[in-house]
Amino acid sequence: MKKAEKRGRPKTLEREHVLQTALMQYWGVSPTDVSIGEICKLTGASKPGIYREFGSDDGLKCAALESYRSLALLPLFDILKRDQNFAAAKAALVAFTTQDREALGVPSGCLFVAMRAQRDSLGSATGERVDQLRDEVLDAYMVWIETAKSKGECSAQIPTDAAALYFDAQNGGAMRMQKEGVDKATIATVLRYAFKMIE
Amino acid sequence: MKKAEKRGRPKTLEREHVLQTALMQYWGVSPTDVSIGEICKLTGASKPGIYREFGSDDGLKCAALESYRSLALLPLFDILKRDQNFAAAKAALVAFTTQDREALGVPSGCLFVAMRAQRDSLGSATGERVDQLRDEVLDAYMVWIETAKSKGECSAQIPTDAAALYFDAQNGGAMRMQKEGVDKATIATVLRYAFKMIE
DNA sequence: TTTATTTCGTAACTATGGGTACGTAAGATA
DNA sequence: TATCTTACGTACCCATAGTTACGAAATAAA
Repeated sequence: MKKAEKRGRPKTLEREHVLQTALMQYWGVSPTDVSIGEICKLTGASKPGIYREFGSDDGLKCAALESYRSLALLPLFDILKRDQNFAAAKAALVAFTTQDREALGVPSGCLFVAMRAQRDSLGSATGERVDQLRDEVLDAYMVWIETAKSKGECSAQIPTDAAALYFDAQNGGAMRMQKEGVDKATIATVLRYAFKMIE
Repeated sequence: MKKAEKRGRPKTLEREHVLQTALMQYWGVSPTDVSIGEICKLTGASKPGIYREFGSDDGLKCAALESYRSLALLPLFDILKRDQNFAAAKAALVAFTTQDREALGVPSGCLFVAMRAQRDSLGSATGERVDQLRDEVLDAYMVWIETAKSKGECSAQIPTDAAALYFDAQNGGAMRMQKEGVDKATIATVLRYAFKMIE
């Protein structure tokens, strides 16, 4: 399974470990308040090692964001694409958003929401990826809503783009509440009322 | 009108000018990405001058937040306290939130929302003031909603605290959209749908 | 065993930012 | 004029953060 042994000194830097640590720190603390040095302390990696692997601070943040996409955004897309009625999908969204983070061993809040809030303080690569992901998320909502409209499960009154922004905003609001310490049950209540609107 | 002339060298630091400049920078750029040095360059004030006047970075941010409260939060409270029916108040909220910022010569987005998003990167004084203002805002919404409920203009179904969080979240979402460049009309549409929910 | 190759990590460099020591200027009072 | 008081601003301190120069170490090929 291992790659054919190459010449030169073997690599010892644990890329996955560094990446996961960075992700959790950016997520749990803030993407702009965690330094490379901090990641080094936490992982035992050396600074040049991290630079060799990720190129720059921007590169590491970008890689972490990519991990976050797989971990937290793909499951969201999955809910939206699943073949189920509008109400069921909305319930699934509420359940997904209000999962017990502590039990899952994952920080509260949302790294993507945090990065969007600090978009201008990020490096160019990360910043542009954030923009792409924003489009991807809004597109996913739009496809979902269009489908619901065509099935007659959702009023065609509201413009699809506005509805997508609306759902995105509710999710962002929920993530902020979570960070501010509002309890799960209350967040779920708010979300259920919010989602009841469009039907 | 002037104070009796005091002993010592007269003060030349223009407190209001510095404060307004700081406010606009924190608001338009980001409260954590504007340095004291930057404020100095923009105002011509010296660093020690600013420290003498505001005590610290935290002190200046806190003072700027206080200005922001007068400028942007009091008008919000005013809408909520005004003697008008629920629907009219909601319309006023939409109008207030989607004002033409450019025409008003004021940055887009909301300093208070930005500070809440970066709560942990702020100094202790500013951080605590942010918490207080959050409570103040939620209280204002709650009083407003309770009043509407008692007049029968709003369903008593939804818990008042959840409804307050809901309105606060809608406002936050609108501010974020504004920062991300969503056009006024679309934001207004989203808000109107969001506010239609509770009635 | 020597050489070529690749990675390692210490110890720097540079820039920035919060904060201040201190000598000086400017006015009131004596 | 001499003195007291208050504010001024240059030049600095110190910590942190992103980034890299460079010599040593480890392995495969010659």
